Amino acid sequence: MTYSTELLKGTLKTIILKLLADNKKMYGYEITQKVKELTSDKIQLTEGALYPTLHALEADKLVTTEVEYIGKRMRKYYRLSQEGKVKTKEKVKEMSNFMESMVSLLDLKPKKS
Amino acid sequence: MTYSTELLKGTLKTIILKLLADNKKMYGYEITQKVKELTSDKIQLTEGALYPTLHALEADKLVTTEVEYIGKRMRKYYRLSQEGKVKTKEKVKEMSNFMESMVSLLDLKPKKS
DNA sequence: TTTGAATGCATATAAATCTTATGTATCTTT
DNA sequence: AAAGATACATAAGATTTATATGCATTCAAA
Repeated sequence: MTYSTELLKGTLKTIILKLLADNKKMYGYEITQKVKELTSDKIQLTEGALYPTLHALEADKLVTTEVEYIGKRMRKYYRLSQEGKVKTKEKVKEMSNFMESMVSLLDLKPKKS
Repeated sequence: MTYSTELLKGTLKTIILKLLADNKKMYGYEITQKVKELTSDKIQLTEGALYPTLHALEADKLVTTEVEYIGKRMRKYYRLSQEGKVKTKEKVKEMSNFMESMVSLLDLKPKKS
């Protein structure tokens, strides 16, 4: 991870939920690659963080799963539940608000300034 | 705290350092109030988080302290060291970059859009 | 005048979250 | 044949913050 990793704390669930909202269904490895791609390699999800988080989302009924096999290799797809869709909107909104607060605190201006 | 508190994780040091960069010297209670003010009450630092963090910054030589008495009541002022000033710039920059990544991930547009 | 709220410091225990390390197995490319 | 990529998973530890608690002073309101 490029950033001191602490910054990611608290944002992982939101990131995953949002990706699922945009992509209908995704599997774990795919999520790690998508995050790399969307952040130009700056955020690299580790499996030790990803899988427990996915399992937690499932336990909370925010996602459902379907297992598929590509040859003999397993793929476990995750998909937002109805409840998950609602939660995603809340979380993204919350993150957005939080970032506004951070802009105020850190006196960060949009690039144009 | 208005946000699910997890979002603050990893940002506290940066916030404190930045406030000290802007205000020369501040004491703990003052910092909590300033954060409330700048975020319209949305972020409320708890003492259990604040004081250990300040002590850690001091242990890392990023801040120096001076004790002052207002009547009989103690005030412990914190001030950035030279090293702290450098570190602050790094941290703020890092946070700024991280937020750009989050914008990409969460597809957050500036308000004007 | 006394009582509660605000000011001001501090620490300990617990909870939450992520990293690091490890493990298993398959597939593809060189 | 070996290395790297794909694909899952968990355990142990580190880090960070919350919650709870404690002490003391000052000020405002009842």
